[in-house]
Amino acid sequence: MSRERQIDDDLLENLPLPTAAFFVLFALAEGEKHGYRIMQDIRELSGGTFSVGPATLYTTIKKLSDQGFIGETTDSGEDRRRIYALTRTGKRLLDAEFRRQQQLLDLARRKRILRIGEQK
Amino acid sequence: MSRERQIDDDLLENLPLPTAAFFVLFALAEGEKHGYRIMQDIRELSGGTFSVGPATLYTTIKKLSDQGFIGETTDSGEDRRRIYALTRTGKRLLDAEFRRQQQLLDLARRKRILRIGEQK
DNA sequence: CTCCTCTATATCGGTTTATGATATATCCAA
DNA sequence: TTGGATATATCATAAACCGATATAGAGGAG
Repeated sequence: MSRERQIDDDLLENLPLPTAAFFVLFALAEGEKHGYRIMQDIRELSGGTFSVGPATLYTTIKKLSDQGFIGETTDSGEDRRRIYALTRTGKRLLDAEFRRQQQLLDLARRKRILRIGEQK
Repeated sequence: MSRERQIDDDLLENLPLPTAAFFVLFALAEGEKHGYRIMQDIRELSGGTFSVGPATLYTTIKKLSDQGFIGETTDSGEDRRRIYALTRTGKRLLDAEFRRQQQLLDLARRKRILRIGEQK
């Protein structure tokens, strides 16, 4: 349990996630995907209000991959596509980011700054 | 109402907010404050996990001020402090950002990606 | 067959955002 | 009187973001 704590503390240093990184992890949380698909799904996830272009996408993928938060599936093989998936740590990171965001929203409600969604 | 819509559409282009801008607006939503106080309160709001230094703070304040999302209170007078407050538009912007975040969290729950806080 | 669009990955050049360090000055308490 | 907290500000640099462009395969329209 203190080991779990330690890992979470390490993750905490990566929060708040950069927007692009957050969305890439979010998209991959639905299942493994290739880059172009991630790009499309981010547009959909955000309701069309947000999108990443190839420059942001592939540099973000590179970084997340180097950090060990996502990994390329080994079975890619013949295809020109490169399939990515969340690692265990990547899942935890995304979860920590979600919790961080929710805590802030809850705080905003307690402070009466945000007045929507107060139904217990 | 279509006028309200239009204004919201303008605000939408500013989302997602940069992290520092989000926290400055959040801090000011509690009431008018001077820069240094905003800095302290951001640390507190984030539970100590996030903080902005003077460089980020004052450049962010400058930008938000130029954009008309915050304003300097005219009555500052003698003091060396410069007091800032949210403008009407600034309030709306923060609210739009909160709603954007909450919608994503709700979506994550519907997709069973996020499994906390599901109590209706 | 050729052209166009979509898929798919990648990088270049430049802007925006973030940050540690430093500077300046006031205030107060040890 | 010195040292820490308050308070604002900028410099130089790094991280994040993004439009444009490049390359290439795949599929359909004319």
